[in-house]
Amino acid sequence: MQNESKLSSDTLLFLTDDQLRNGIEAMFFAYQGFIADPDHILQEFGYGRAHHRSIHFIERHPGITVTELTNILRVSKQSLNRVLRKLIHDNLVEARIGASDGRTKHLYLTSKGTQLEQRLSEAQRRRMRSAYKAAGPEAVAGFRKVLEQIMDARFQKNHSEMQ
Amino acid sequence: MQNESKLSSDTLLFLTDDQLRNGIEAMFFAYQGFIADPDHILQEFGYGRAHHRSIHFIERHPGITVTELTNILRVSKQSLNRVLRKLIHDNLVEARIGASDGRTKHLYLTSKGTQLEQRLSEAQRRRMRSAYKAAGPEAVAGFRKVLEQIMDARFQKNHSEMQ
DNA sequence: AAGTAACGTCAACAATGTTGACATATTTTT
DNA sequence: AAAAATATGTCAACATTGTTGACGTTACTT
Repeated sequence: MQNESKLSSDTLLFLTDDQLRNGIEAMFFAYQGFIADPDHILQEFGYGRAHHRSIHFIERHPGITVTELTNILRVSKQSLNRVLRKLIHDNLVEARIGASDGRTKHLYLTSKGTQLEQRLSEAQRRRMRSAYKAAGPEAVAGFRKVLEQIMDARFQKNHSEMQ
Repeated sequence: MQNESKLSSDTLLFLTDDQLRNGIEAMFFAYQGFIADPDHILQEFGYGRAHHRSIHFIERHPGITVTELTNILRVSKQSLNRVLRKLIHDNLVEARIGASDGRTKHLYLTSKGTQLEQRLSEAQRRRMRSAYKAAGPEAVAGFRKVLEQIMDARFQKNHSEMQ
């Protein structure tokens, strides 16, 4: 009985408003750290986070169209257009007009774009790798599990198929 | 021997570049979801994320000074000033001049500010609560553990003492 | 008391979000 | 096949939120 009460208390403990608020803050600070390293690199080149996001997802989905990319990033096509224009102008991204649909453009990283992507990704991976190592495999499994739940359902699992 | 190899493989598996990239993407999508609900509420009132962040931390640290808040949010005092000016004008925040140091201003939520904070926090907590429930207590422990590692060291633990 | 530093404000500008108007290509309807 | 409707992407104008520089006020140092 005492055991049961203890168990119930434990399983509910992390659902108090204060614990939830701590989790919210942890998420905020972790995200700050998560973007800090790429931000420094981007500054060197005169790019911002928006450029990083585009570069990241073009690397992950070569040939992705502009509209598909706006659906992933949740920004307007006009906002994305401004970012892509610069990346294309600087020869980090190549846009090929769709063969079957002439309205669309398919996006690819150039070798120069791949190079920057590698550098940004490596910085971000280094921090994640170090965090994972310090926290241990079980913590990482839990981390991923909770992240999957926090994101909107249509992005859960199979990130490669999201749209 | 085989066991050892298996173990080694398991503990290293989550450190492959591809696994790390998946973690990075999960973090990105989770953060998207994390801010989605408050964003909708804020829009109703004509506020943005910057206002939410200020309101959140003023609630957590009543009497916090402007400079302290810039250190938490990692933005310039000028940027924060613009946001605070509106919150003060709209009577969500009260700024009291420091008793011992007349240069500083100490920030407090008004009842109107507390009301909005509650609404924003409740929306965000609802999502976290639901994610925590679905993932389970052990996953939550791991989640928090990894988040602590990702954030910059000076924000780790004791979020109430950060500066 | 004088000089230096810290805190906060105002102005100007940059990055990135929004919506509206539009040209072009595709698809649907007739 | 022609006309209408829809989808894609671009340009322009504007809002939010980041930056730096200049400055007034208050506090601290010497």
